[in-house]
Amino acid sequence: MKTDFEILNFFKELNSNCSTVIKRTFSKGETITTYIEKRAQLCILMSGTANLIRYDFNGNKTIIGQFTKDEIFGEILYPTNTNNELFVEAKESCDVLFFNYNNIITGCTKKCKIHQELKNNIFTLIMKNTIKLNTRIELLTKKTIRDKLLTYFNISSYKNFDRTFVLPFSLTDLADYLSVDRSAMMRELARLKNEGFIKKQGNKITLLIK
Amino acid sequence: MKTDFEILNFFKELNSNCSTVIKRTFSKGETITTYIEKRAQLCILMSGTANLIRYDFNGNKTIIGQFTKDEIFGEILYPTNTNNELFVEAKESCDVLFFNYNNIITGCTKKCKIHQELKNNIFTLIMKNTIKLNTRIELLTKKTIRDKLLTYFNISSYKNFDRTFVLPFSLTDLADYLSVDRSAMMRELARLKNEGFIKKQGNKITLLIK
DNA sequence: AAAAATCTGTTGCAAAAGCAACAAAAACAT
DNA sequence: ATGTTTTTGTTGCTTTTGCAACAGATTTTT
Repeated sequence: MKTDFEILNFFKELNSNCSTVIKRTFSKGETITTYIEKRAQLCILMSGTANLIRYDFNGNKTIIGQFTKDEIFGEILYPTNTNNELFVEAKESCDVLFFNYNNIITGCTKKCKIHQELKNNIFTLIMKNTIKLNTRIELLTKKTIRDKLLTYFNISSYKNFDRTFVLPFSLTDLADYLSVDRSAMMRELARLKNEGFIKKQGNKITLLIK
Repeated sequence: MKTDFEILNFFKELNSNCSTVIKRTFSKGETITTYIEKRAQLCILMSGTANLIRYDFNGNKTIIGQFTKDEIFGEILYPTNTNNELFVEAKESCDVLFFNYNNIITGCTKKCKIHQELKNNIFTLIMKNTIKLNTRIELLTKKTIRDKLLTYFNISSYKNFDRTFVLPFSLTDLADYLSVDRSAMMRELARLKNEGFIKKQGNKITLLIK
């Protein structure tokens, strides 16, 4: 499978006379897209970070997903069966590519040479996204906050080849990601620290157990 | 996007002299595949149902995913960062197609005509799988069992075009799917019934509220 | 440099969920 | 048809979690 680096480079150099792509830049707080209309949209985040946000009928805002560089998202990957309104909001300045799924499958009208590669790369990004979703499900299915945290820390240390790692986002974001109450999570973190499972200085965590 | 029916027919007729596919049948209880070795495997379930099962270090068995007809699975879609042993086990008799991801991306050596269509169909199945995973995440991120159940019921009734629907699996399986304690879920179901939110006769549920 | 907004950390209390154990019903197998 | 296994349904008790509220630290904005 291609590396993120190779794929990102492909998209950077993607010639815009290939009819299937639009490039846009968004500044912090702007809405990149919504999942309301159904137009088979696929988006690739070239730089920056963005949140997938749900406003429920009470107007409560919930962060239900986070996207970073190289990641793919868009309403075509999302179920239509909820009546919630979903928005993707730039958390910081973002460069985004927009595609249409049908154009990708059928091939663009100009039959540009790179179209085949485009398809393969999007394929690969969607597979990576699947792995990301399965990882999150693995965490969400753990029954206790402690288990969620320890599993998350294990995965992080595995990825980082080091028992010590820095969280890629704030503790508030981590609570959203694990779908637990932030204060309850902080309490559990304090316990893990007291009981000698972890060391913690700000967002830098060290796992002290296997 | 193609319908499940069209895709299933394509795979049924997939000529086996296309080098990329192997077909096998499994009877109830047999292990279809494991996610231990890394050989870029992708599997399509042609008939039957199967469970994705984890045995943790204590030997506890947990059902972490369920697959039915037309669905795609396989270790290539799953993160490598956990040291758990994962198995896909036939819950009933199953017909399964096995592919290799790299063969699909690069094209088979015989350059058979249907290879392009094969790729598109697998692409589509993976997208459907993404939607399925996002649906489950939506449920798992709900904070209470009541919220999980009501959201699940809403989605089911939406899909079924009817406030009344039959669960596609047992209540025990539903508890696994929502990752909650079965007895706690039963308690909550009883409350929802008493409070007039639902009607329930065995696995047949009717939503009585919006 | 000051003001505003966000994030971190802590705690008491109430609500929710997990666990364990058991009996009855239903499904499956011999 | 009979015995076995799985599923459903219920309940008491304990643990975990969410909620609310607050203070201090840090970051961002003006």
